[in-house]
Amino acid sequence: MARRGRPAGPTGPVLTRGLALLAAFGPARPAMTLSQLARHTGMPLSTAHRLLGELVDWGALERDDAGSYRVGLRLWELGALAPRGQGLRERALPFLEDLSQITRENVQLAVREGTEVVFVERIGGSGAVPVLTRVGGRFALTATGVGLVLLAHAPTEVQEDVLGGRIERFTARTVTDAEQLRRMLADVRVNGFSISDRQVTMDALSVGAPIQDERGQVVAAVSLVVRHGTASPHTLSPLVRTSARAISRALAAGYRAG
Amino acid sequence: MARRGRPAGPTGPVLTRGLALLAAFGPARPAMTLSQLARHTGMPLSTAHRLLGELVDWGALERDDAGSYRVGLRLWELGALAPRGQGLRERALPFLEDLSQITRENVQLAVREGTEVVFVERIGGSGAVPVLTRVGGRFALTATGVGLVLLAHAPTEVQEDVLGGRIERFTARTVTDAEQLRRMLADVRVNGFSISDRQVTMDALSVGAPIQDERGQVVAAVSLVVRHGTASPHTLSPLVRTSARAISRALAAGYRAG
DNA sequence: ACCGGACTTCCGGGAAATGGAAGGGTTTGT
DNA sequence: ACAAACCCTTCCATTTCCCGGAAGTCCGGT
Repeated sequence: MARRGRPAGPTGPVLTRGLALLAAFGPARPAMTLSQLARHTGMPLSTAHRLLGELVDWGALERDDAGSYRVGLRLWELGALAPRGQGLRERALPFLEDLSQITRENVQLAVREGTEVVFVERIGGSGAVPVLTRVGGRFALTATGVGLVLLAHAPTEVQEDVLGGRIERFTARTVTDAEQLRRMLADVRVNGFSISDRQVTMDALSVGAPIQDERGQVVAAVSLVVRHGTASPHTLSPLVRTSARAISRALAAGYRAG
Repeated sequence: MARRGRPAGPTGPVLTRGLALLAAFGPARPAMTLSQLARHTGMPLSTAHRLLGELVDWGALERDDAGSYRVGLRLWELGALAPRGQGLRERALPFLEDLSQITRENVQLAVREGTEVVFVERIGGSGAVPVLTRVGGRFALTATGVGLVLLAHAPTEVQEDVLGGRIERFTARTVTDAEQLRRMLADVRVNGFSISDRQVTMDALSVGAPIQDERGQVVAAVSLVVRHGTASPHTLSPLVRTSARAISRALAAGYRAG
């Protein structure tokens, strides 16, 4: 006998399931087929198919020649309106380019989202140390220069959450002891800059500084990433701090203007 | 007697209604309150409230201090995965910067979405002519340098759709005659570049050239925007064309590599 | 020709979405 | 000081619209 109709059982809010399909995309998986998406979200093929159809009609997703789903231009347009994404990026870019041209090193701009760092911009590239990060990518708060700055100025609740949980190790020098990290964060608050010495890769060192909004809240962080042994953190920190302050001022001016 | 419950009447797919809320955002309205969103989408306050709650929980939207809704970082992260958005942008950026530094003029990068141009990048700024466009913004295909290039290489169906419809006028020199535009598009295909002479504003002129993917399909366009009278289109076109070709090659190389 | 895999369409039952009403908070005007 | 106007949030009885198994289609491989 042909079983038809919904076979009972809670499914969850509809919009949330649609968003779950979008959430399946990431730097590691920028393009996926129907079956891959259904597998990742755990929904039946026909359900995924119908929801994906709606997302494509709207322009959130596009299908390439092979039939795979990719993120659509419409979603990029929306993303460009995010104040902490493109907005921050555009205001800070001239200053980041200055810093990159003066030092000839990698410059990174990042914000905190929950208990992770999200990289908003990364320039410098060619001659400098290769870095693991990617624009739009995420990383642990505990290891990078930008991460330490953002963690040091995060709400206590977030700090406890991060320090209380498992702290990921990347190299032999990654600090994974909660007490030692607590002391480092205190230093960051006192000094106004952070140092991550070979905590992410053994050949790189980064120095970060906080960017504040017009009310003094830390909303982002800049960092310089250099090859280990090239320069001392203490010659880099004034440059990074100066740049961070210039960006802070530009943000405040922007708020007043528009 | 207290009327309770859904009062009947077709409403439309749920996911679509959620997306309609996102669609209300745009360059002109980057932040909106609950009531504004409800008004724009035509849905009841309580419905908008519930759907917005889901979108905020997921991270698509964020609420600022005033309680207004803004586009969230999560959506920006997703947008960064769009091949025709951030992907194109990042590959092309070095070449655009070269072109901008050599000419000291505005450089624009754009793609076609339906019957409009979407600007993906715009650099040069300081000393150059102020331009109306914005990264992530849209414009008519018929007036700008990039638009003429993209229209000239669009499917016949799209061309007929645009030329058959109402052609928007921006200045006294905007070409709004379909036959004249058809001749201009033929020239663009023959010459390999487009000229928009004071068609958008009376003080600016732009020269555009096509960017092709590895199969020779025109997927984007670059343009130089200069003050009228500063330089002749024919001295600019070799620069723009060379830059466009370099970007085309970089795209093809990128496809082969990753 | 047969098989395995991926994609698309169909449609009846019932879970999940809907939106009027009520309540609380804040600002504006008299 | 009071009221009026506005905005936001929560509640819940009533259906509507979504769900997903099954069947159909279209590949490329053996």
